[in-house]
Amino acid sequence: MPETLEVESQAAETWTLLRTLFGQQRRRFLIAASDLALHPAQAGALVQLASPLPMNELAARLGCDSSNVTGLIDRLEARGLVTRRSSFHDRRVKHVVLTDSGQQLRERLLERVGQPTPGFERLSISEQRQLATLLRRILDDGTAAREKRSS
Amino acid sequence: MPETLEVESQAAETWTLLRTLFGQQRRRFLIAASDLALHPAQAGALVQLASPLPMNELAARLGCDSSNVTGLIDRLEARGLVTRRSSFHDRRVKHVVLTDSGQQLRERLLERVGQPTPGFERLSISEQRQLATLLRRILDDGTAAREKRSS
DNA sequence: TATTGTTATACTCTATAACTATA
DNA sequence: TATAGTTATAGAGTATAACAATA
Repeated sequence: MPETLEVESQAAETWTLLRTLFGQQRRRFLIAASDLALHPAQAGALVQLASPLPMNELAARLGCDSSNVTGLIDRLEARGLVTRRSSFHDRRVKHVVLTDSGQQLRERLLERVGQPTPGFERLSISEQRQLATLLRRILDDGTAAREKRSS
Repeated sequence: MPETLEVESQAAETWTLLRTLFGQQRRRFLIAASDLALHPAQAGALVQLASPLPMNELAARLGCDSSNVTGLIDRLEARGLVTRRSSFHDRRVKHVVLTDSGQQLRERLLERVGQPTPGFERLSISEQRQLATLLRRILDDGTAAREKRSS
């Protein structure tokens, strides 16, 4: 088998396995959100709010238009889960902040989706380390390379 | 550090990396769907329809109620992307089948989300194989173990 | 002028419950 | 009696375009 073909088929196979895991995790997420009376988008917003975020940034992370975030946050605010806080530096910007109640709900959500998927425990510590190393290589945003180029 | 703590923190770290990759892939998916004028749920349905599926099964895979799938498929059908085909064996069951047009759109979608995420190519073939092996251990549904127990 | 967030609009998604047809 | 799919309903998500306030 020519090397380029081998590269492609191995990549395809591995990526399919990852996508299977994605799908499994997505279903876990939807069930957890439903159990906590959250719509998927609301649950997604809660997950992102580890620290306060501008509406802007939240929209980017959720992959949707910022006009949606207005209504999304309106409803979370009506339920007492978040508040809006205007920025001192730029009065156009509003930061979304979790309330205590929102913090608690976020933790309950993360207890479920933040925990490794069932099956993960079959990996030994050294296998988990191996996996982490591989994932970091995929996720590496190339900061070092950019720094090198700009110098 | 006690071993149980070490296991937990290594697992937490590795799982966080996987979740980062999930989030990245989710955003890729949403952008691809939007570019093809598909709502996320419609795109999700198309991805599942590698082969015809009962409405039932589709709802399970999408993690939503089957009443939603009725409307979802109605709209895809109105756009000529799928058809309903009654089952011979059980006349209650309807299979959702892609039309040629639906097949083509599905392929365009998979060209984008079915391809490995940017950064994946940084792994060598042997690293990709390593990753595949680790993922298979996580995903293994324990068929062998069950067969062993039932014997 | 450009950017942040909001509003208005139209359409789609989502869960629940009640319903029909079939098993 | 149970199951597959549909319908009705109410509330939420989504993109687009137009708008106000601020930079």
